[in-house]
Amino acid sequence: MVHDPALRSRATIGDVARAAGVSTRTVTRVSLGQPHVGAETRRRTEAAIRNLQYRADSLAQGLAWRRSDLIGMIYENPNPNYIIDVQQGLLEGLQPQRLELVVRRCEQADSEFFNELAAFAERLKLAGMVLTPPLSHDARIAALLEAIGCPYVRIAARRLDRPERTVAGGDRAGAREMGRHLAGLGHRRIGAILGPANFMSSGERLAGLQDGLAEHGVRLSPGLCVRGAYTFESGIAGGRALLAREAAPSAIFAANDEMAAGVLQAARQAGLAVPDDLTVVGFDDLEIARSLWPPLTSVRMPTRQLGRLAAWKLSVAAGRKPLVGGPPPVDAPRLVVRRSCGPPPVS
Amino acid sequence: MVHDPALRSRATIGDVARAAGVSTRTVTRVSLGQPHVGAETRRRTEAAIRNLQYRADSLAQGLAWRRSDLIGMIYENPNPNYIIDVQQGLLEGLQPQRLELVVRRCEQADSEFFNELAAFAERLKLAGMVLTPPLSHDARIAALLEAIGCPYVRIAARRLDRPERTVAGGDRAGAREMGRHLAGLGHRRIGAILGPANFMSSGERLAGLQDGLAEHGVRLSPGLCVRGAYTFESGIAGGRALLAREAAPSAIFAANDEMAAGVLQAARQAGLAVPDDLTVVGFDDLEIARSLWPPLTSVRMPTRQLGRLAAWKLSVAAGRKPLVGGPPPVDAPRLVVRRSCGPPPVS
DNA sequence: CTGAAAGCGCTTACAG
DNA sequence: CTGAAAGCGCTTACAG
Repeated sequence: MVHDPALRSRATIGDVARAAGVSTRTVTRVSLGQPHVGAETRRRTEAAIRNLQYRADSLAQGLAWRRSDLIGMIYENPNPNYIIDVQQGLLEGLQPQRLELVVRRCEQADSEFFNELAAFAERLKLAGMVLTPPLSHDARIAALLEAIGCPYVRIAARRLDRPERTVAGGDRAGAREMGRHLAGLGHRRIGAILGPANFMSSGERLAGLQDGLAEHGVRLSPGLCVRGAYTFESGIAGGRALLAREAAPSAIFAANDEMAAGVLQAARQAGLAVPDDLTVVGFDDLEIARSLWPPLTSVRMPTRQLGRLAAWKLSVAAGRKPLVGGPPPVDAPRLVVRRSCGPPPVS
Repeated sequence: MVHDPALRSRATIGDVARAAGVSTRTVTRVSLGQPHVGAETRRRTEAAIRNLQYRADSLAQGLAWRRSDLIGMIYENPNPNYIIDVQQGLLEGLQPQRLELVVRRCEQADSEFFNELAAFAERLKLAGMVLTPPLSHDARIAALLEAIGCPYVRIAARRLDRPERTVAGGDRAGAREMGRHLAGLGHRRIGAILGPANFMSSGERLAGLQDGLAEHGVRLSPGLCVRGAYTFESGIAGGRALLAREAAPSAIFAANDEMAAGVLQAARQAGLAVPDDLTVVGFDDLEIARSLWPPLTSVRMPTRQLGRLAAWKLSVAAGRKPLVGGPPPVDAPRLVVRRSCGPPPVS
């Protein structure tokens, strides 16, 4: 590979040292904000840094520190809206700390998965890693990262690791509200379309729904529970299946908005009006919930805030001094009532 | 910062050299696939690499090469679905080449924008950068990257740089098909909701629409053209505005699906049935186009493939030997007809 | 075909 | 308060 002089980044620490008439050791002290520098020396050095627009080379720094300023995020998730939301939150939290985000899509089924993951973290000397569902649920991944000394944060529906390593959304509490709401509207025969079995959120949302219904003495009949895949298509299929039951439900809880959109289609194809003939509700409250017709009652999850909190925890783990006070806030899940639900038909 | 021995990545090049009884120079030759290594020496070295699970440290390599194996992607785009689609394509193209993707959200309005961008590329010694709309349209960004010697690829609606630096979607051709289709259905009064002025795609889609209509002798009346923001809300607003016209259009072309979803809502609120009273069409053919009711006629854009092609061009720029033959294919935009359009009402 | 040595741009004990 | 020197883990002219 030819050395192209144009590629050379502006000024090195040596240039600054020369310009300021100090040693590189002193430049490091100043640029890293370390103590023990004379006022006049500091002034001269700072001036040189400014004039030469010096910025420490991230690679060299990483090599010396045995740690890069890179945070990895891995995902294997069917829902792009969820991923982008987490990612935005991460970026918001990471960029002020001068940490960069490197993303990677994984296939856990891949035989090389664990080797690849280790290589990813080690080759890049990652300062930390964010695990999103469903990868975050896998204890083996956490164990691997622990073993190679890579700090991580698991984003999940429920706390499942030490506090500094988990960020949880409170799915169960959110679903509980939804259960209360449905029961409160008078629904007694309620259908549910779950997410994939390997998603913790699916189980939590089901449990929460049952909690909320139980407060009103309502039970979810097992025959009205079908498994979905968190996708639009699986929502259509699940909706059709439930509506074909002899005693069809008067309300359908889809474990996410995508599937609820599918249920809406299934209802339409079955000639049912929503909410007059059938109540449909979703979960997550992504943009799609507002775009559909009728607009979907859903539960707003603080996905982005979870990303921001994960970034904060990782900053701490990476030894960054937080710019703000404490950890950023995470709102509790919140029921958002829209036009897709009403009382059961009188029939 | 304390040196934690657990953080040390497994084997260094020195470990391998010692184990194989060769110099580090030879290990480099073997691990990089360079020539001039004796068969026996190569065998021994390869064995050592395998046994020690040696993988060259990415940071040290980058420092020596004055180039990391990191590709940057910057975006400032209101549409997460678009971004995630590009990103997926990039990852698919980059990962086999052992290039990593580091993403960054920018605010071009920020006074530090250009400095931050330069710092991003220089500090990380980026092997390349992907520019997405609307940042890709800005010639100053391209000039900056050129100046600091960072290879880049601009993703846009139309070729606007040297071929190896552009990837274009052919928006105009796609919109042309849509224009033909609408005119073919018999529509004569056609409304259009454009994207933001700083998006090249907006202008291209408008031009294409006009092309297609013109083939049927139809002209877009200027009074029926309103500016949107590529968002759902702006689609509602645009739809309302158009439907409030004295001579309202019989068909509305929204320059993306998000806005078309908004038009659907506006139509509903105005008591209009789609497609019986009003035809609504979108652009991009993202998942939302299928989820809506009625499902949206749209134009499928090869967004993901553009990402893959951008990754390929950047791999070439980074000096990687392509694993496959030539550049990956990019399909032409394709009209996807669904239930949201029909002939104009007879009235 | 193979290797000793210098260099990439930083940081950190260790002295003074 | 300040600096000379070694080290982080790689690669590449340059010799032989």
